[in-house]
Amino acid sequence: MTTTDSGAQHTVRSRRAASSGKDPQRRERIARAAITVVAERGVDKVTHRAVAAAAGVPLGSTTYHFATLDDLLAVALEQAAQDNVAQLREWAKALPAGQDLAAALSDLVLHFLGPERKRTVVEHELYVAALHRPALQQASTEWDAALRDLFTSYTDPVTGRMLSAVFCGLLLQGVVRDPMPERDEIEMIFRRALGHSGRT
Amino acid sequence: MTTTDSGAQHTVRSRRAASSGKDPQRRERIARAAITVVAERGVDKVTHRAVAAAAGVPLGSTTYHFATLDDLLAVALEQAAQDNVAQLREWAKALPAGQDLAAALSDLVLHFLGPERKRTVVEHELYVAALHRPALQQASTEWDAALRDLFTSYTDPVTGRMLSAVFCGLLLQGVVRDPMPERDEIEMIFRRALGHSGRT
DNA sequence: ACCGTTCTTGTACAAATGTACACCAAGAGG
DNA sequence: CCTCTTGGTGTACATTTGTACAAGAACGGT
Repeated sequence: MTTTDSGAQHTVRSRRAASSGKDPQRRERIARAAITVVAERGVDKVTHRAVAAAAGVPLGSTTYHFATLDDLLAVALEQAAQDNVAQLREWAKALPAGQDLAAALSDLVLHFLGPERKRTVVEHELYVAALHRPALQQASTEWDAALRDLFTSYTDPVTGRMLSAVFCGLLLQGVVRDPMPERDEIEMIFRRALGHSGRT
Repeated sequence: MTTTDSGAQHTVRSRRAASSGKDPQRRERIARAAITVVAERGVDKVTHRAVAAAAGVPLGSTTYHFATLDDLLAVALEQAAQDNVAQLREWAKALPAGQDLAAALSDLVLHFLGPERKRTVVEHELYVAALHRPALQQASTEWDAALRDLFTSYTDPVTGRMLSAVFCGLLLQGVVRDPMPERDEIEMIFRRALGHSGRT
């Protein structure tokens, strides 16, 4: 009765890879479990035990694959950042050439505040967690570098930076607010930022 | 030797109010100490003991004035938010009537990223901490409501919201980046957001 | 002077947590 | 078949943490 979690995990784990002693996906699965813990309970609730429970692995598994907790956090959040950037690049690739930029950006914001809200929450927790954890600063820097490059490639350097700031601000304000902001409001803001016409 | 901190605190505390048993500023001093702990070590390092050490009071004092840790965090961060809003209002009051808005906003951003960087860090830690702590959401909401009102009062509703998003985004990106952004870069961004002229 | 109220403090204790470590399991090489 | 290496697991233990609590100190009212 000392480790109450281990028992339940055993049941979950026995679903897959119960017979083989090797599981190359273990490490990644644990990292992803850490991300979900951040999304659901916050970055300060990321403990070896919480992550192990979320991943369906015993406690010893997390300490085996990640020497220290900071390693786990760094790898997990770096992965989250990469996922997010990849998602942004996909969005950019799927964007039609002559598309109304303000409308497209509004879609993107609503996408990140709605279906992908959890991922957005994780990204922002990572962002401020990096303020006091040097190991995470690189991932944060890479994130808004990717953001700037993306927006710059559709306009110009100054406008790109401006748009990334607007985007970042809208996301930050949007995740905290209870009701999601209206689509019209977002779009008007982007149109105003782009100079009343909304087209470049 | 059980509570190593208590001894040292005694020395610090005896500087002031050592004779009187009542100290009406105690509560506020503890709350402010919590803010400095957030600024210097992050919101997840806010413990009764860390705050007590920072405030120069014994451990029992923090548990007396704040029943639970969430109370302490809520009061402290609410106070930080109020300070920040008050600072914004002061800035607005001191702003000359016909001032170049883009230049003034750039000054404000640089002020928050430079001399007031710690306060900015605290504000953002509060902001994302509210994502998983309902007790803090009110303070966060009030913060960007004040921000919107402030900027709206100098322009119009849509532009005000847009500016608050830009402001928020620039601050967030600015606190994480190692070197502070250049003044020219900030100002150009604001001018571009305000429609190339930078004047309203 | 006495008492009750409020403030203050030192200490205690259970729960949670990071991490170490001693055992299993399975396959490779002989 | 034996063994050695590597992956995996359960448990133990010291530390940190939140919180409770008993005892003391100052002050106001009577």
